[in-house]
Amino acid sequence: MHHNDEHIDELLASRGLRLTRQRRQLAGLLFRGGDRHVTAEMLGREAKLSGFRVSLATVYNTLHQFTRAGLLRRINVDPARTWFDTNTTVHHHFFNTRSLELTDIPQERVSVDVLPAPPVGTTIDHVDVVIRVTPR
Amino acid sequence: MHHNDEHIDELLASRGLRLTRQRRQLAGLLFRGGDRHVTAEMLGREAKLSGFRVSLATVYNTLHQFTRAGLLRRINVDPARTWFDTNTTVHHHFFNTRSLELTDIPQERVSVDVLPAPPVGTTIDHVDVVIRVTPR
DNA sequence: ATAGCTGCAAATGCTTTGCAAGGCC
DNA sequence: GGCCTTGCAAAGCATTTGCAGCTAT
Repeated sequence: MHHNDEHIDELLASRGLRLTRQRRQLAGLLFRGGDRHVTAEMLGREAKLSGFRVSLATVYNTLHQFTRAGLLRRINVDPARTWFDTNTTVHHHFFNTRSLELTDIPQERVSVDVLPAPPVGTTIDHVDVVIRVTPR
Repeated sequence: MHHNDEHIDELLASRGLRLTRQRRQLAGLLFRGGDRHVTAEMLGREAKLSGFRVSLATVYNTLHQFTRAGLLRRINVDPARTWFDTNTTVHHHFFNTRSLELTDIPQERVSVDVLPAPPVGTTIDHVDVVIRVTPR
């Protein structure tokens, strides 16, 4: 799944998002190709390094808008900050609790049998599997 | 697993924790019996309601000390705050993203086949399964 | 034109820290 | 007595918010 600049515009437009400079630039960084895991601070820093002018508040807003639009997935794994994943398909993660590195579990080798019924009045939204690892 | 006051003292002592008033009182609330999910703020409020004088800083310290001592387990599920679980055995959770309620998955009806090898140089520490639910 | 965005700074909320005073062993 | 613990207030951080000025459509 690789996106060049026109594809980025189509992608945003197809989700009903206005084509602002900041969204295009951030989307360019995020969806350039390959799966990415980012935090707001990381993406802001990367934007700055690329010569883009974006405020951190806008980075946060944009990450949330993209998430609402289904382009990103939030990952709650790290107590100190929120991660966003460009891979929105069903998959799971390794989280290195020492280095704070987040990596995908390759080739979906995790199967979960979800036999239990959810609490009354609720429906299952999403199943998250996080395998916490530490350096040997 | 029910703990009366003497048991609480034994429990703390057995983990090398000094028997201070605050630890005894907080442990009394936590390990009174039955599994509990608490946040620092909840436990502090509960302590206050029970007439105990404890600062929030001490509640935080105590929760971390108990966690290090293996009496509690941290749960990263809620981006806004850290939950602690008195059930330290292997089990998983439902998290209601609307009400922020955290409940155990009854009778361990979740099986995870962890086929994937962890990233090189790391070992698996813990597998967390969180099933996010929303009101129907 | 106008509804939606952006940027800044300030505010928020959870959590940690520094340090003096107090308590356990 | 000596080391660990507590409490308070202040600091720290990630994140959100208010709002004035812009901008895409």
